[in-house]
Amino acid sequence: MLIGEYTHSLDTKKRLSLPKKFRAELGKRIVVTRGLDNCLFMYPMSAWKETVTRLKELSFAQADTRGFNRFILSGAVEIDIDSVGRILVPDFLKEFAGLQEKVVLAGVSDRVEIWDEKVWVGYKKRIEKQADQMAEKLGEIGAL
Amino acid sequence: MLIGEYTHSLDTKKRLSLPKKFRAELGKRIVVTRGLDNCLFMYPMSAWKETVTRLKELSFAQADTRGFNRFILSGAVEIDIDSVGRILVPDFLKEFAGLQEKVVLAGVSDRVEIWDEKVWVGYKKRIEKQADQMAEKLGEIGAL
DNA sequence: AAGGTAGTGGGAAGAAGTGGGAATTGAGAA
DNA sequence: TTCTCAATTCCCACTTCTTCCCACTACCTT
Repeated sequence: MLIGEYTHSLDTKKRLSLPKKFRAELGKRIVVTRGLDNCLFMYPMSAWKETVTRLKELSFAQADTRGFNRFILSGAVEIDIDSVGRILVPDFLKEFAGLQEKVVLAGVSDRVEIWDEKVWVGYKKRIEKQADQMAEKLGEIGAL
Repeated sequence: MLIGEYTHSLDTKKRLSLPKKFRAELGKRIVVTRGLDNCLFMYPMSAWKETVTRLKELSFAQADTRGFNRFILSGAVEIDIDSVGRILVPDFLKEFAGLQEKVVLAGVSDRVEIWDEKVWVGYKKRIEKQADQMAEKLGEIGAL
């Protein structure tokens, strides 16, 4: 179970340390891809393979499916974790997520999300404002 | 699994380096053909044969299918990879895809797509704007 | 306080990508 | 046929980026 939030730094060589707590579950080799809301998704190989299997079931003739496949697949990279637990973030992913020096790694159950710190802080603020209202709603439906 | 995005340059002799990460899977000899959305498709020989098989299975009688087959098959060329991992792009394919100096190679599972960089950037922008619909699709296939 | 560990940084060797010249091939003209 | 010119192929060399390795610092634990 990947949970918790860690702030690490992306060095000048585009290397990013993974939190020790994530390493066991992620394994020796991971997949990073474009995510939603301007962040990156990081999967253990096993979770990634399941995603690809499902993608292949989609038709290749339809334009929106082609775009979808391109978005996910061309945006994905298999990355080895180095001897001290770091990955190398490819340029196009770094750019996509707008990563600066400070980067947030957030565990979200079966994947880890990679955010630029400033983007993350802004996003969290927006979410937290909605949290109270959300809690009320959840309370109303008896979920809490 | 061919995935990831790489920007290389097409030199004055129309030579194009293939990313190191693709070479093992592509083998010594590949097939390049006209693709969809103004790019070229590049297949390892094995994947190409499968693609041809699938095309043959499409209804033979329909005029639009015949046209599609001609489009794909007549534009196909077998190309050897040279000693340093480059291919030679034939004029008619270069022209078809509007390739300038900067070229993007995008892995999409079983094939590599070859795009002119500017066209790719434009296409990607359009696709990324549709991220919300993407999210729904991701949900449908259980990727999220 | 000392030892260990996680995260960070940098130097050096090697590899990948790129460019250009030389050799070879092929077509066309004399 | 033979010569010439152009185009393709092969090979070598340069440059930049990546990768590997080692070292440092800060923090946590004992």
